[in-house]
Amino acid sequence: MRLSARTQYALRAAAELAAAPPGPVPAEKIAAAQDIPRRFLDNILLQLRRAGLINSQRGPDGGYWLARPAADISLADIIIVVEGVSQDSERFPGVAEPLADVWGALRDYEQATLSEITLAHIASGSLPPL
Amino acid sequence: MRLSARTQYALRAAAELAAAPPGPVPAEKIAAAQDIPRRFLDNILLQLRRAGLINSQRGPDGGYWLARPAADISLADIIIVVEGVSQDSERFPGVAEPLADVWGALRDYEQATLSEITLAHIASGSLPPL
DNA sequence: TTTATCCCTACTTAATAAGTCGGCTTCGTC
DNA sequence: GACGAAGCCGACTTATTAAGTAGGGATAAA
Repeated sequence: MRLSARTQYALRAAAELAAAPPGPVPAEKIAAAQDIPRRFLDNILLQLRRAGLINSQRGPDGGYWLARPAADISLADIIIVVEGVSQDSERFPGVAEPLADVWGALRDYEQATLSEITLAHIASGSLPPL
Repeated sequence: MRLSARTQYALRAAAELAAAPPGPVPAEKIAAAQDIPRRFLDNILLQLRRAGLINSQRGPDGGYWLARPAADISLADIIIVVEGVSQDSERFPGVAEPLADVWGALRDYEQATLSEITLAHIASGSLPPL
């Protein structure tokens, strides 16, 4: 479950938006609250917007907000956007072949868990039973 | 669950030893069976030996073999040796704090699964229910 | 004494991640 | 319509890690 700093930042920024009162939140505020390098955050928010997860508004009193209710955005939704989809298909010759099943099972569990947890869970601090 | 090529190689090499008949297996044979760069494999086997997971014998008819029964060596045992122990402790300011619990839960599940599966499971091709 | 094998440190190269830069665009206010 | 507060955007640089290579040295059996 190794996540890049970029992905962690994306999740934390999204959590910040989920917890904010309705209305645009400026990137500057997110950066300060989550201690994320400002320019890097711009970059990440842009990616989330292009993916349709958040909306934005320019100009004074502009900022970002979630494009859907927090309960409708899962952690997996965000991770998939930032990490990109992985086309691995490692080779497992001969006797090592069952390893593929192990990785598959772990991946499935992880996927299921991350699809179940939403930004609403994070923002409210009450996670479903894991 | 991102594993480095090095770790994958280590697991595959160990699986090869687990499946081999008793007696030393030369690195060359492992490299061929699992399509692992020869010199790189040397390096990895050395690490496994220093960790006490495998034994070795030099000279003609030398090679490597498991230091313990295959049923007593879990995937986690190998992974911990090769990946090293991670001292991360990421920061999760404010509202993002529950994310730490999610990663913790996922890590625990993964750890439990990988500790349960042994080289004997891999070599025999019969995994415990996942 | 030759040959097959492991032992060991250090090095190089390739890939990816992390973060920075410069400047442009939009929009509300005065 | 000028100004300032914001977001938009591609390209660039730097740091870190992963992956693999090199060049020998040490052992042991025949």
